[in-house]
Amino acid sequence: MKLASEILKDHNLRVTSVREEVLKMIQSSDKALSSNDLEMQFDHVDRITLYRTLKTFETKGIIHKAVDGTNVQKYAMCVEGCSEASHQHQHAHFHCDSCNSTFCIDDIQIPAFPKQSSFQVKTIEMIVKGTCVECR
Amino acid sequence: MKLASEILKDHNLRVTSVREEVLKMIQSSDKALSSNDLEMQFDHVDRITLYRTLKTFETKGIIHKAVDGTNVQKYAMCVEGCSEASHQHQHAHFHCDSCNSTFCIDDIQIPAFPKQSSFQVKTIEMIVKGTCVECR
DNA sequence: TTATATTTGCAACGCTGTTGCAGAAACATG
DNA sequence: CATGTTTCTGCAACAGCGTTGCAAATATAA
Repeated sequence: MKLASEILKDHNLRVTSVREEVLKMIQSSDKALSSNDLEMQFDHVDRITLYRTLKTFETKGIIHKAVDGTNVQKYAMCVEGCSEASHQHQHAHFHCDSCNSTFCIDDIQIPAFPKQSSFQVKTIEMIVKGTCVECR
Repeated sequence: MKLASEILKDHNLRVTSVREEVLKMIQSSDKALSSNDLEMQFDHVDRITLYRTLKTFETKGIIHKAVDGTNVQKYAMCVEGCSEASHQHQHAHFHCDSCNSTFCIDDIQIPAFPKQSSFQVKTIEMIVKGTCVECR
């Protein structure tokens, strides 16, 4: 796994303690994390800084939003190949109704959208809901 | 289309003007509507009443949440067969990035989830994002 | 018409997320 | 290593969505 500080430098971001910590937390988590999830792991940090940090990382293609149908933004690491220009994701997200965790899942094929539709399609999100391993 | 007042009676809900109006608005809309969308169509109504009305309708199986990846709840009519006990939906939702509208779409097959997964699956949501007919 | 149960509107609140601004920190340069 | 410039952080204030408690108003059953 690439060093957090290296990732920051690669994207022309200044290496600060908040950014390094946030990035490490997201790297080492198997779940997508919200601003609040991160805040709870810090001793002291301004939540506004976290919102801005997450937005910056997302813009740079370091992390991506894990859409899970709740009204809270959660983020997970991007695969390599994502950039400021475009995100390369075609995976679904699993949301556990019980513990409210959200996971990226790769073993689901996201279907193609019928071409004849009247809609111009850019991306497709899939949210699988149910119970995770820990909660069964 | 069934009369709004009939639908309310069928679900043991009192027929009030707010409920009738809300239900008519949702029935006649091709888009999923938020509390705010509804409020703007009223002369005077308390937004809290709208939130409660929507929640009641959802619980009763009259309307369903149209998950669209934004942090705002939107609702559309349920198909017949939905009830307090269970909602019968297997359709995707289209969200237009340009006008922020959300539509129910029926011509997409939602894939089955692989059984061997460690997750216990209850429902699957699909969100298609892009540009709608009006916005192209 | 009246009594009861339900619904509505108001007030207050909590949570998520944003913007503006001043001080602090990172880092490039000499 | 000192300095100046750029960027980041933290504070304050705010906006929007949604919820809860309570009293007044309304729908319905009797």
